[in-house]
Amino acid sequence: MPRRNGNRKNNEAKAAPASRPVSLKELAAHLGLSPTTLSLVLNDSPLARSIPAGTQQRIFEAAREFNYRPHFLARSLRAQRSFTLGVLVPELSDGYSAMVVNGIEEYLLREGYFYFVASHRHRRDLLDRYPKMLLERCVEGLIAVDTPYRQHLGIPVAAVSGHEDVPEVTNIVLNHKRAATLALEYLRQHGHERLAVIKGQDFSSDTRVRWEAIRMTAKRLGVLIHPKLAVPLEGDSPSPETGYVATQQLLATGEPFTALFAFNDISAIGAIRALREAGLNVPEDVSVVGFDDVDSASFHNPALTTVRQPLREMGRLAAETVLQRIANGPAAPYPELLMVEPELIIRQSTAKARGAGAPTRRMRR
Amino acid sequence: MPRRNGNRKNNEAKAAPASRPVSLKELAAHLGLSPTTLSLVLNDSPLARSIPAGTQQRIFEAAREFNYRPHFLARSLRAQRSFTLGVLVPELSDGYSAMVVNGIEEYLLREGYFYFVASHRHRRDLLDRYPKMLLERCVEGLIAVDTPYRQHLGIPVAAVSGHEDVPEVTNIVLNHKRAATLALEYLRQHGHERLAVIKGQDFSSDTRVRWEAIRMTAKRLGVLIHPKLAVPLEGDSPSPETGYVATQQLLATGEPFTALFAFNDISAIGAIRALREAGLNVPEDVSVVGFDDVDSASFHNPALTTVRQPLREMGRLAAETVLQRIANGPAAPYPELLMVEPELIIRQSTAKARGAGAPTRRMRR
DNA sequence: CTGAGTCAGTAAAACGATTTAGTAGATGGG
DNA sequence: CCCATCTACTAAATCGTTTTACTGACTCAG
Repeated sequence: MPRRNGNRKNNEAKAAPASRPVSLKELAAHLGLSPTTLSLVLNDSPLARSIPAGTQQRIFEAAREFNYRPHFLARSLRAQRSFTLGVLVPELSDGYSAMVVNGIEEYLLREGYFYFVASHRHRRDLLDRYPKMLLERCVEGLIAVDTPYRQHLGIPVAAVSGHEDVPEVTNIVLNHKRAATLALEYLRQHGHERLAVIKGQDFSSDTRVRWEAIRMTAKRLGVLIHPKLAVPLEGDSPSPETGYVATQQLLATGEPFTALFAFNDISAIGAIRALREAGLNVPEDVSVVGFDDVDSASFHNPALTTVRQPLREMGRLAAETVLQRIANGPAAPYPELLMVEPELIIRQSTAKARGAGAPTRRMRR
Repeated sequence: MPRRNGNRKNNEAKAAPASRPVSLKELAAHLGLSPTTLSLVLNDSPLARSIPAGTQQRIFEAAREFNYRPHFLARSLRAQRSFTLGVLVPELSDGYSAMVVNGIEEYLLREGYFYFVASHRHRRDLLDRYPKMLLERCVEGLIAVDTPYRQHLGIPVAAVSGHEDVPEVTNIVLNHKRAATLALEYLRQHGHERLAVIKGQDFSSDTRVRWEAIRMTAKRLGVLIHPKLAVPLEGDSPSPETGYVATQQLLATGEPFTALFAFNDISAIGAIRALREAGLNVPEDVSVVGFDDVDSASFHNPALTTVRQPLREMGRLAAETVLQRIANGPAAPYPELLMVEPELIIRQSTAKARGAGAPTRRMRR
């Protein structure tokens, strides 16, 4: 219950009282010209070439003087353009979405666009309704971040980490094969032969693709993933708790492993806690690799070795693609898939596997 | 450089081709009625009482059948309402802003509002331009999150962690006196008498107020803060690096301290790293208290003791206040200040001071 | 039978721009 | 001197609603 301290009457305001903005009509009346003329001149229309320089001067000066700004809604209505995009995220504060949105914003604002954010928190009803609400708000395009999207709205859509083959959607994905290769080759080279994997929740768009890539790559490189040593995250909390629980499950199987590949950095952090509580040191006993490289990955102790996704870049790319598609018109062809490359960031949560070939330390239950 | 895989012609789309939405005029023509009638009925205007139930039925059914949605821009233009707010943040992905925006969004979307986000990254020019751009976009109000705001735009503004006395702004602040008391009483009770403090950067709105509160409270409680043991964060990176550097400065003074109060959780994390590198254990040798309670505070190892700000709640409160002020009209009085209460979250980064009264361990350089 | 009051709507203005299609007057070529 | 062209503009339509101010046909009381 917030405390209230002191009210103020608005009319005490001392600064200039921000008078109602002037309309084109008023400005025209003031100059003794028609709104048409002003519009032509101010928008530098080719038809304005017949207006003498003197008149143009007068118009520009008056516009400056009265601080004329075209009314955005009026202009949008007329032009049938809103210069606005919608951005769908699961949750803004999950470390992942915020980074992507950052990249989106940087590009959009530079191009004169703004965007609406809507967080669906994986709720079915919101996943259905928000895209429609955004469309009603006349957004010219949509960016879905780590969000399953299966509608057909008739506007350009980019899906960051989208993998579904939906018409009108450009999927922007990480090269997961390469990601798996980077991580597993590194682990293999450091003597790790038995790997445990924490898969993502079903609702995460990357879950299936990433697991597939890891499975194939492990087979190719001769890294063993015992069937019991691949467990999914459960629940939709964006906290390390889920990784903690998953890791306890892994330990409970009794199957040996020297390295753990977590679905993301947050679950990797939970995993490290679970390992430590079980009396295992990271990285001496078990190496842990995260995914994403969110800010807290480098802050953590030990700092996380992780597969970096260029999240900001993916956001930028999504924004760029959608604007490009808007400019090209709905009939133009568009890319179905854009792929970005991961990078392995080696920090302190990974090390050589204990003893080359020596029997893996039995896990405590 | 992203790879492009496969283009698709849009006309292959198999789903219903999302035909252009119908306008009121078209719907009216189809029913053989005037747009006025439809508008009255669909908006449940009191004037629609004279329209017989049968006609109303027909109208509702046709609206359903043709999936009629009033054009948002047209309606906004007419009503001079945009149902949109602007939100100014320093940076979305700093752990703090995203939480506040979360609270803002939850409230706004429930009330039928959307919002534009703009991140100024502490750049002077953007700080000046973004509010104006938002105003041009016809936002009905503004929320500034941890952002110095000194303009006068003629719309309701709420400043989360704002402390400046600017007309038309409602400041939403934490009870800093209480925050300092919670942290320092706790430390005092655990035998800490010599405190080091990491102050915020100049651009952070809370910096001055928080430091003032800590200084006064320390004096009141008999906790010593040696003048050399209060250093500010430098640079605008939102990473623990800044706290790391600040802590090195603190250690370099040679002055003894058993506890460190950091400006926020991120800098506390950097501080812990610096302490550890200097051969000091946390919490055994030095207790560290953070501020904010962002997600990574609880993930960290050791988990951070910290002063929690109810960030989500502050966002909600900001949104609520602005909508309320919009509803009340510009002439109505409004609160200048709303205060929320902090909470001390005790985790593993704090403990009893080493030895009751025993000389503090000399810091290694 | 008249006037007032309902009923069931409609026409037109407004919101604030942009755009299309003119027009009145000056200039100029033949 | 006549027609065409150019100059410097403007009227009106349009975008899709909402709102204000009507209207014509009935009904009913007196």
